[in-house]
Amino acid sequence: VARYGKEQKHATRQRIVESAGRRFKRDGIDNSGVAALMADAGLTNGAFYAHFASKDDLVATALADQLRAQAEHLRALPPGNPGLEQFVRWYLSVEHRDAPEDGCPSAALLDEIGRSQPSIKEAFTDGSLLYADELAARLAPEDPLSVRAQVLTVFAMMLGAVQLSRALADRRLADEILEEAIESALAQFGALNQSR
Amino acid sequence: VARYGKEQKHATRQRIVESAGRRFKRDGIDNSGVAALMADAGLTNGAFYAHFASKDDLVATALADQLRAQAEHLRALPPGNPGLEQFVRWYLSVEHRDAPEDGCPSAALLDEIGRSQPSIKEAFTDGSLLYADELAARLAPEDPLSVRAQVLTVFAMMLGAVQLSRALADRRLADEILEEAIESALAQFGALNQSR
DNA sequence: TGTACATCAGTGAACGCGCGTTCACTGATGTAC
DNA sequence: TGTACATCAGTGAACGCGCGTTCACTGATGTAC
Repeated sequence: VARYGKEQKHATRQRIVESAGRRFKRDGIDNSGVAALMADAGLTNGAFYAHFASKDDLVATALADQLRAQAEHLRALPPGNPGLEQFVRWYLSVEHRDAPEDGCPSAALLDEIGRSQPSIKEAFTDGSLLYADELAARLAPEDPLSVRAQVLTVFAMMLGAVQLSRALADRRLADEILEEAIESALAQFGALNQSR
Repeated sequence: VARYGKEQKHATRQRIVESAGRRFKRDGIDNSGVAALMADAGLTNGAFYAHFASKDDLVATALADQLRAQAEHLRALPPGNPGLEQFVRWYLSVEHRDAPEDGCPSAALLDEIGRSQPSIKEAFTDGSLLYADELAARLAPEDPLSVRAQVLTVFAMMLGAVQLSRALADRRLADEILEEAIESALAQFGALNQSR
């Protein structure tokens, strides 16, 4: 409504970024209009361009923010294997599957990101590596880069399992896949851990 | 342009279903408008409703058609392990990653399907089980149902790896994930095969 | 310290555009006689 | 066999609507004097 200091504007921008991240994950990027995104933050559509150059700019920013937050969340878990197991069990939980708006942006939006313009893919790539290297550091603290691709492959399984569990109309089978995926992820991370 | 026999109408419908399947996988469901879908089939938008009740009706039909075709393609591969390995190597190939329009609908559209209405999820579920049971039959011919969830979990890894490989801006890392996923899929299918 | 002014985040209407769907119409066909 | 007619797949314009983006305007603020 008015002009405040720089901190106020930055706080408003961050509010938009965070509520947009939630809506994108719930409804998809294409299904989230600028007017709805701004309404979520208690604003009207016109103010959008005082904060972002375009919708794609917000998409890239929100994606980076979500992945950074998730990497931080991961860093806050207990060190070593217990934290890793806690992460796997949360990621592949029924709760995470049923609340995409609070969950992993990759599980919610990965195929839409794959069809996006380069700037969005780059934001996603940078954020994902932050995230993956946090996992890699728990498995091979002295050389995280050596297990990066393996970690990403196990992560691909986890994300695919969540997507599949969300898309299947058969609830029992959907739950079974999550359980199977927990077992598989723990086994694969365990094997990586052993061979370091 | 005119009235032909019932076969003609069915052929036209099938032409729409197939070209729509390709466009959905390339551009996403939301980004594929009815007018563009009909133009792909050499028709104009108005004729659409002579063949389908709604766009969602076409989405469900195209999804079912794609998954059925993929299951048939799978059935045509050499029996047993060699065919399975061929499938894994095709699915996780650079060619499949770079040509989503010719590839697996799950890898291209899974998170969009997860946000769709029940009728679309049901079509996807039925088609996926057809597909998964074809894989399961190669691993446990006497009791395919016993390995269904495990097969779907390995499949989730494969589909997640393709999506991740499409979304990453780092080409080298994207390729590395595909290779890692081939190794992992073959190992996991091998383990399933051994324990039957 | 009090007043005049420049700033600019936010408003809300409007822009052209493409969406899914409807509809009056066309005209080649298969059918009835 | 030849002619009149009913059928209906396909046409293309139009419907209301929401999209991303632009823009003239507002008004509370921080700043200059």
